Amino acid sequence: MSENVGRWLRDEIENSILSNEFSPGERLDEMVLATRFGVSRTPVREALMQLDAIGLIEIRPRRGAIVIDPGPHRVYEMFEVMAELEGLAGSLAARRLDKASREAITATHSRCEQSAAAGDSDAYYYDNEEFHKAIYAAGRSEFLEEQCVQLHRRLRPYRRLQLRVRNRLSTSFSEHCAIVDAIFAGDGDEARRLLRTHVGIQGERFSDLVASMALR
Amino acid sequence: MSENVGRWLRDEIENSILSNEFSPGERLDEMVLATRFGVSRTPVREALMQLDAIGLIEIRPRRGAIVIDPGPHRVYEMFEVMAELEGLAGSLAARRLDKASREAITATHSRCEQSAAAGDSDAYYYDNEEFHKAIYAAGRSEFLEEQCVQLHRRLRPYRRLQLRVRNRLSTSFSEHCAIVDAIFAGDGDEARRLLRTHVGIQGERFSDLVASMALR
DNA sequence: GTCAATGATCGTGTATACAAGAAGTGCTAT
DNA sequence: ATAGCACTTCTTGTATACACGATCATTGAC
Repeated sequence: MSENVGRWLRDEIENSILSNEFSPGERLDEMVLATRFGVSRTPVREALMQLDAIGLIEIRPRRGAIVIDPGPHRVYEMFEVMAELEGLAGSLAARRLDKASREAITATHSRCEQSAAAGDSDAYYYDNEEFHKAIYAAGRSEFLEEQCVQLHRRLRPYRRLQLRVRNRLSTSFSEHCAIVDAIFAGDGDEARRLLRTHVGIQGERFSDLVASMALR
Repeated sequence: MSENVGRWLRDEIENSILSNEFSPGERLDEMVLATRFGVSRTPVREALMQLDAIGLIEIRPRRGAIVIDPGPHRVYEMFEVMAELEGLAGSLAARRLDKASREAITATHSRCEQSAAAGDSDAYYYDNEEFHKAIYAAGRSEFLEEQCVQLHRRLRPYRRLQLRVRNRLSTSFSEHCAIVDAIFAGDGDEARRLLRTHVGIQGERFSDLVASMALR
């Protein structure tokens, strides 16, 4: 809890939304949140305004804030953009790889290997996130990294669901291997192509997504 | 001025920043803004929180808000991402083109032709924006379109500066022609490639950008 | 003369009060 | 009994008040 209550609340509420504690469509009552966090309405409102600006909630004038429900189609579109950005990050990473980034990628990659081998989808979920973040960082573009991290956050719940589908764990890891090879070989185009297909949703995986979203 | 003062102020201040009325690094005093717009500090603060969330300003606790100065390198990174997103939009547009989008692209494209022929860089600046927006819309991905429009807004001042450089006007328009051809031919990969190089900044154009940014 | 410390002033952060609009409920009339 | 209208209540939107922290200036000491 930083010295800034408004920002703290923003993160707190954002996490609650992304972890599905507040379901899409749910109404966020300012007073309820204020008493729940033991503060007044002012910082709560500031947090809500920020979440509205980011696009996580929608504030309708005089009618309160509701959690936005992206819906399957929009989630698909978000993955499409994510795939493109990750592709760019990968291609930059291949071109600009330095020792530190190489080690970070190697470390997170081997952690993925362990959790994939153990079949621990929750552990893999976390390690996978660190792996992707290592690639964002290796691209050496602060702005791109920020965009990737932000979008990754918003897609987090869906990525999690996806990992539970079929034998996605081992498939995912073998794709990681190819991606690492391409980046370490300095093959930017190949890294871009592999990351795009790794992150993107194509063919039957879209119906998997819709199905897993319906489960909630 | 919608019924919501906070949102109105956000747009107002955002425009002031993007049109360089508030210079990067400048401090935004809440009370000054409040009296200037004839409201109290509350909606001003809400507007500032939102601009902070978007990334246009930075609010340092107890030290006020300052307009963020991206700096040449970060602007370059933003163009890099913009190029990637526009490339995706173009490739989707080529695949999903329908009659209405085709007409919108044709219309904005011919307006660009006129202002380019007239050598009117201000007119071309506006027509160019509409042309690019027509492509975003033709991609039929709401999320991508929003991301493109938002990033385009933030890069607007720099795009404008770029048009003043050398004979960029005619070069830009001839690139537009090739892009339109590729999209209308349904060649997504070519449209993507062309848009990426059209929007991106490579080689000597980076030094042009830095030089034009220093002019301000 | 310069540097540091302390106090004053200004601006931000949070709370609370007040106003205005929207939604829900109850009553009446058909 | 149902539909429409009015009233009440609840929630949001804006203003204002108060407190705490940061910055700046002034004074004193080395």
